[in-house]
Amino acid sequence: MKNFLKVMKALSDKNRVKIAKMLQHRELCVCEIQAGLGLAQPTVSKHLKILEDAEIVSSRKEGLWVNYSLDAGNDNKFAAAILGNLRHWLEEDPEIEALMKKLPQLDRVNICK
Amino acid sequence: MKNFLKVMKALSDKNRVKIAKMLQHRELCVCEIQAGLGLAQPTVSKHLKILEDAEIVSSRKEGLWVNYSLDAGNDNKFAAAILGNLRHWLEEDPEIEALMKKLPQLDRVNICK
DNA sequence: ATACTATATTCCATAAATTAAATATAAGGC
DNA sequence: GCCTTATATTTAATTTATGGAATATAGTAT
Repeated sequence: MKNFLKVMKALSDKNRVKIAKMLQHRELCVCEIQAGLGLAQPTVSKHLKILEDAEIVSSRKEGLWVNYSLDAGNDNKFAAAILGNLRHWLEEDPEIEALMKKLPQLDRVNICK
Repeated sequence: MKNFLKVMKALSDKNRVKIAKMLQHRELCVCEIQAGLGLAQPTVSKHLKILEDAEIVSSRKEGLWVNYSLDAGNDNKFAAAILGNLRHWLEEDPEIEALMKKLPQLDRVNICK
Protein backbone atom coordinates (compact mmCIF):
# COMPACT_ATOMS: atom_id res chain seq x y z
CA MET A 1 0.00 0.00 0.00
CA LYS A 2 2.76 2.41 0.96
CA ASN A 3 4.56 1.95 -2.35
CA PHE A 4 1.36 2.39 -4.28
CA LEU A 5 0.48 5.61 -2.46
CA LYS A 6 4.00 6.93 -2.98
CA VAL A 7 3.69 6.48 -6.73
CA MET A 8 0.26 8.07 -6.89
CA LYS A 9 1.29 11.01 -4.71
CA ALA A 10 4.46 11.51 -6.71
CA LEU A 11 2.49 11.80 -9.93
CA SER A 12 -0.34 13.91 -8.55
CA ASP A 13 1.68 17.09 -8.85
CA LYS A 14 1.78 18.90 -12.16
CA ASN A 15 5.47 19.77 -12.03
CA ARG A 16 6.48 16.21 -11.21
CA VAL A 17 4.40 14.89 -14.10
CA LYS A 18 6.17 17.38 -16.34
CA ILE A 19 9.53 16.14 -15.11
CA ALA A 20 8.53 12.55 -15.87
CA LYS A 21 7.40 13.51 -19.36
CA MET A 22 10.64 15.37 -20.02
CA LEU A 23 12.72 12.41 -18.90
CA GLN A 24 10.82 10.27 -21.36
CA HIS A 25 12.92 11.83 -24.08
CA ARG A 26 16.34 11.95 -22.47
CA GLU A 27 18.14 12.17 -19.18
CA LEU A 28 18.48 15.63 -17.70
CA CYS A 29 20.43 17.36 -14.99
CA VAL A 30 18.77 19.48 -12.31
CA CYS A 31 19.52 22.80 -13.94
CA GLU A 32 18.04 21.66 -17.26
CA ILE A 33 14.83 20.65 -15.51
CA GLN A 34 14.91 23.91 -13.61
CA ALA A 35 15.16 25.88 -16.83
CA GLY A 36 12.37 23.85 -18.41
CA LEU A 37 9.95 24.36 -15.53
CA GLY A 38 10.95 27.84 -14.38
CA LEU A 39 11.19 26.82 -10.75
CA ALA A 40 13.81 27.51 -8.11
CA GLN A 41 16.63 24.98 -7.91
CA PRO A 42 15.80 23.68 -4.42
CA THR A 43 12.21 23.15 -5.51
CA VAL A 44 13.33 20.98 -8.39
CA SER A 45 15.69 19.02 -6.15
CA LYS A 46 12.84 18.26 -3.78
CA HIS A 47 10.51 17.16 -6.56
CA LEU A 48 13.25 14.88 -7.86
CA LYS A 49 13.72 13.38 -4.44
CA ILE A 50 10.01 12.56 -4.22
CA LEU A 51 10.09 10.98 -7.67
CA GLU A 52 13.20 9.01 -6.80
CA ASP A 53 11.72 7.82 -3.53
CA ALA A 54 8.71 6.54 -5.50
CA GLU A 55 11.12 4.71 -7.82
CA ILE A 56 9.91 6.71 -10.79
CA VAL A 57 13.29 8.25 -11.57
CA SER A 58 16.86 7.31 -10.78
CA SER A 59 19.99 9.43 -10.65
CA ARG A 60 23.58 9.03 -11.72
CA LYS A 61 26.41 11.37 -10.84
CA GLU A 62 28.66 12.65 -13.58
CA GLY A 63 31.15 15.07 -12.14
CA LEU A 64 29.29 18.08 -10.82
CA TRP A 65 26.13 17.11 -12.59
CA VAL A 66 23.51 14.67 -11.45
CA ASN A 67 21.75 13.00 -14.34
CA TYR A 68 18.16 12.01 -13.77
CA SER A 69 16.35 9.48 -15.91
CA LEU A 70 13.19 7.43 -15.75
CA ASP A 71 13.69 4.37 -13.60
CA ALA A 72 13.39 1.57 -16.10
CA GLY A 73 13.96 -1.01 -13.39
CA ASN A 74 10.90 -2.89 -12.28
CA ASP A 75 11.33 -3.05 -8.52
CA ASN A 76 8.14 -1.14 -8.03
CA LYS A 77 5.45 -2.66 -10.20
CA PHE A 78 3.14 0.29 -9.60
CA ALA A 79 5.72 2.77 -10.85
CA ALA A 80 6.53 0.56 -13.81
CA ALA A 81 2.89 0.26 -14.88
CA ILE A 82 2.06 3.93 -14.52
CA LEU A 83 5.23 4.91 -16.35
CA GLY A 84 4.24 2.59 -19.16
CA ASN A 85 0.93 4.42 -19.44
CA LEU A 86 2.48 7.86 -19.07
CA ARG A 87 4.58 7.18 -22.11
CA HIS A 88 1.55 7.65 -24.34
CA TRP A 89 -0.62 9.70 -22.00
CA LEU A 90 -0.64 13.52 -22.08
CA GLU A 91 1.17 13.63 -25.40
CA GLU A 92 -1.49 16.02 -26.70
CA ASP A 93 -1.67 18.11 -23.55
CA PRO A 94 -0.93 21.75 -24.47
CA GLU A 95 1.36 22.35 -21.52
CA ILE A 96 3.30 19.17 -22.18
CA GLU A 97 3.57 19.92 -25.87
CA ALA A 98 4.95 23.38 -25.14
CA LEU A 99 7.45 21.92 -22.71
CA MET A 100 8.59 19.28 -25.18
CA LYS A 101 9.25 21.98 -27.73
CA LYS A 102 11.64 23.63 -25.28
CA LEU A 103 13.40 20.38 -24.53
CA PRO A 104 15.92 20.37 -27.43
CA GLN A 105 17.18 23.81 -26.39
CA LEU A 106 17.85 22.78 -22.83
CA ASP A 107 21.58 22.36 -22.76
CA ARG A 108 23.35 22.16 -19.43
CA VAL A 109 26.46 23.81 -20.81
CA ASN A 110 24.56 26.95 -21.77
CA ILE A 111 22.18 26.97 -18.81
CA CYS A 112 24.58 26.31 -15.97
CA LYS A 113 27.22 28.51 -17.61
CA MET B 1 -3.62 17.15 -17.55
CA LYS B 2 -6.32 18.22 -15.11
CA ASN B 3 -8.19 14.93 -15.47
CA PHE B 4 -5.01 12.96 -15.01
CA LEU B 5 -4.06 14.84 -11.87
CA LYS B 6 -7.57 14.42 -10.47
CA VAL B 7 -7.32 10.66 -10.83
CA MET B 8 -3.87 10.47 -9.29
CA LYS B 9 -4.81 12.76 -6.41
CA ALA B 10 -8.00 10.83 -5.78
CA LEU B 11 -6.08 7.59 -5.43
CA SER B 12 -3.20 8.97 -3.41
CA ASP B 13 -5.18 8.78 -0.19
CA LYS B 14 -5.30 5.51 1.70
CA ASN B 15 -8.97 5.73 2.62
CA ARG B 16 -10.02 6.47 -0.94
CA VAL B 17 -8.01 3.52 -2.22
CA LYS B 18 -9.78 1.37 0.35
CA ILE B 19 -13.13 2.62 -0.88
CA ALA B 20 -12.20 1.75 -4.45
CA LYS B 21 -11.08 -1.72 -3.42
CA MET B 22 -14.33 -2.30 -1.52
CA LEU B 23 -16.41 -1.22 -4.47
CA GLN B 24 -14.57 -3.75 -6.57
CA HIS B 25 -16.70 -6.41 -4.91
CA ARG B 26 -20.09 -4.75 -4.78
CA GLU B 27 -21.84 -1.43 -4.65
CA LEU B 28 -22.11 0.14 -1.22
CA CYS B 29 -24.00 2.92 0.47
CA VAL B 30 -22.28 5.63 2.50
CA CYS B 31 -23.02 4.07 5.86
CA GLU B 32 -21.59 0.72 4.80
CA ILE B 33 -18.37 2.41 3.72
CA GLN B 34 -18.39 4.39 6.92
CA ALA B 35 -18.65 1.20 8.97
CA GLY B 36 -15.91 -0.45 6.94
CA LEU B 37 -13.45 2.39 7.34
CA GLY B 38 -14.37 3.64 10.81
CA LEU B 39 -14.59 7.25 9.72
CA ALA B 40 -17.16 9.95 10.40
CA GLN B 41 -20.00 10.11 7.89
CA PRO B 42 -19.14 13.57 6.51
CA THR B 43 -15.58 12.43 5.96
CA VAL B 44 -16.76 9.51 3.87
CA SER B 45 -19.11 11.72 1.87
CA LYS B 46 -16.25 14.04 1.10
CA HIS B 47 -13.97 11.23 -0.04
CA LEU B 48 -16.73 9.91 -2.26
CA LYS B 49 -17.17 13.29 -3.84
CA ILE B 50 -13.49 13.44 -4.71
CA LEU B 51 -13.65 9.95 -6.20
CA GLU B 52 -16.78 10.82 -8.14
CA ASP B 53 -15.25 14.02 -9.44
CA ALA B 54 -12.31 11.98 -10.72
CA GLU B 55 -14.78 9.65 -12.45
CA ILE B 56 -13.57 6.73 -10.40
CA VAL B 57 -16.93 6.02 -8.79
CA SER B 58 -20.49 6.84 -9.71
CA SER B 59 -23.60 7.08 -7.56
CA ARG B 60 -27.19 6.05 -7.91
CA LYS B 61 -29.98 7.05 -5.56
CA GLU B 62 -32.25 4.37 -4.19
CA GLY B 63 -34.68 5.91 -1.77
CA LEU B 64 -32.78 7.28 1.18
CA TRP B 65 -29.67 5.42 0.24
CA VAL B 66 -27.06 6.46 -2.27
CA ASN B 67 -25.36 3.50 -3.88
CA TYR B 68 -21.78 4.00 -4.93
CA SER B 69 -20.04 1.76 -7.42
CA LEU B 70 -16.90 1.82 -9.53
CA ASP B 71 -17.41 3.91 -12.63
CA ALA B 72 -17.19 1.32 -15.37
CA GLY B 73 -17.77 3.98 -18.01
CA ASN B 74 -14.70 4.99 -19.96
CA ASP B 75 -15.09 8.74 -20.21
CA ASN B 76 -11.88 9.22 -18.34
CA LYS B 77 -9.26 6.96 -19.85
CA PHE B 78 -6.89 7.61 -16.96
CA ALA B 79 -9.44 6.47 -14.40
CA ALA B 80 -10.33 3.46 -16.52
CA ALA B 81 -6.73 2.33 -16.85
CA ILE B 82 -5.84 2.77 -13.20
CA LEU B 83 -9.01 1.02 -12.12
CA GLY B 84 -8.10 -1.86 -14.38
CA ASN B 85 -4.77 -2.15 -12.60
CA LEU B 86 -6.25 -1.65 -9.16
CA ARG B 87 -8.41 -4.69 -9.71
CA HIS B 88 -5.41 -6.96 -9.23
CA TRP B 89 -3.18 -4.60 -7.27
CA LEU B 90 -3.10 -4.56 -3.44
CA GLU B 91 -4.96 -7.86 -3.23
CA GLU B 92 -2.29 -9.15 -0.85
CA ASP B 93 -2.03 -5.95 1.16
CA PRO B 94 -2.74 -6.76 4.83
CA GLU B 95 -4.98 -3.76 5.38
CA ILE B 96 -6.95 -4.47 2.25
CA GLU B 97 -7.28 -8.15 3.09
CA ALA B 98 -8.60 -7.31 6.55
CA LEU B 99 -11.07 -4.88 5.06
CA MET B 100 -12.29 -7.40 2.51
CA LYS B 101 -12.97 -9.87 5.27
CA LYS B 102 -15.28 -7.35 6.89
CA LEU B 103 -17.08 -6.66 3.65
CA PRO B 104 -19.63 -9.51 3.74
CA GLN B 105 -20.83 -8.37 7.15
CA LEU B 106 -21.45 -4.82 6.05
CA ASP B 107 -25.20 -4.69 5.67
CA ARG B 108 -26.92 -1.35 5.39
CA VAL B 109 -30.04 -2.65 7.11
CA ASN B 110 -28.10 -3.55 10.25
CA ILE B 111 -25.70 -0.64 10.19
CA CYS B 112 -28.04 2.23 9.47
CA LYS B 113 -30.74 0.70 11.67
C1' DA C 1 -47.58 18.59 8.17
C1' DT C 2 -44.37 16.10 11.44
C1' DA C 3 -40.91 12.94 12.56
C1' DC C 4 -37.27 10.13 11.21
C1' DT C 5 -33.23 8.66 8.50
C1' DA C 6 -29.36 8.67 5.06
C1' DT C 7 -26.45 11.68 2.93
C1' DA C 8 -24.38 16.27 1.81
C1' DT C 9 -22.49 20.66 3.16
C1' DT C 10 -20.42 24.10 6.17
C1' DC C 11 -17.15 25.40 9.45
C1' DC C 12 -13.07 25.02 11.88
C1' DA C 13 -8.72 22.83 13.63
C1' DT C 14 -4.82 20.27 12.48
C1' DA C 15 -1.54 18.14 9.36
C1' DA C 16 0.85 17.82 5.07
C1' DA C 17 2.51 19.77 0.57
C1' DT C 18 4.61 23.36 -2.18
C1' DT C 19 7.61 27.05 -2.70
C1' DA C 20 11.76 29.98 -2.31
C1' DA C 21 15.59 32.22 0.35
C1' DA C 22 19.48 31.00 2.84
C1' DT C 23 22.82 27.70 3.78
C1' DA C 24 25.41 23.39 3.32
C1' DT C 25 27.62 19.77 0.69
C1' DA C 26 30.29 17.77 -2.98
C1' DA C 27 33.12 17.70 -7.02
C1' DG C 28 36.27 19.95 -10.14
C1' DG C 29 39.96 23.44 -11.39
C1' DC C 30 43.49 26.57 -9.92
C1' DG D 1 45.22 24.53 0.15
C1' DC D 2 41.21 27.98 -2.06
C1' DC D 3 37.63 29.25 -5.44
C1' DT D 4 33.89 28.11 -8.35
C1' DT D 5 29.86 25.43 -9.65
C1' DA D 6 25.98 21.98 -9.43
C1' DT D 7 23.08 19.99 -6.32
C1' DA D 8 21.11 19.00 -1.67
C1' DT D 9 19.27 20.41 2.74
C1' DT D 10 17.35 23.57 6.11
C1' DT D 11 14.19 27.07 7.37
C1' DA D 12 10.11 29.52 7.11
C1' DA D 13 5.82 31.14 4.72
C1' DT D 14 1.82 30.00 2.19
C1' DT D 15 -1.35 26.87 0.47
C1' DT D 16 -3.88 22.69 0.30
C1' DA D 17 -5.70 18.28 2.30
C1' DT D 18 -7.82 15.67 5.95
C1' DG D 19 -10.76 15.09 9.79
C1' DG D 20 -14.88 15.66 12.73
C1' DA D 21 -18.74 18.47 14.97
C1' DA D 22 -22.58 20.95 13.76
C1' DT D 23 -25.93 21.86 10.42
C1' DA D 24 -28.59 21.42 6.14
C1' DT D 25 -30.86 18.75 2.60
C1' DA D 26 -33.58 15.10 0.66
C1' DG D 27 -36.38 11.18 0.82
C1' DT D 28 -39.65 8.09 3.52
C1' DA D 29 -43.24 7.05 6.62
C1' DT D 30 -46.90 8.08 9.80
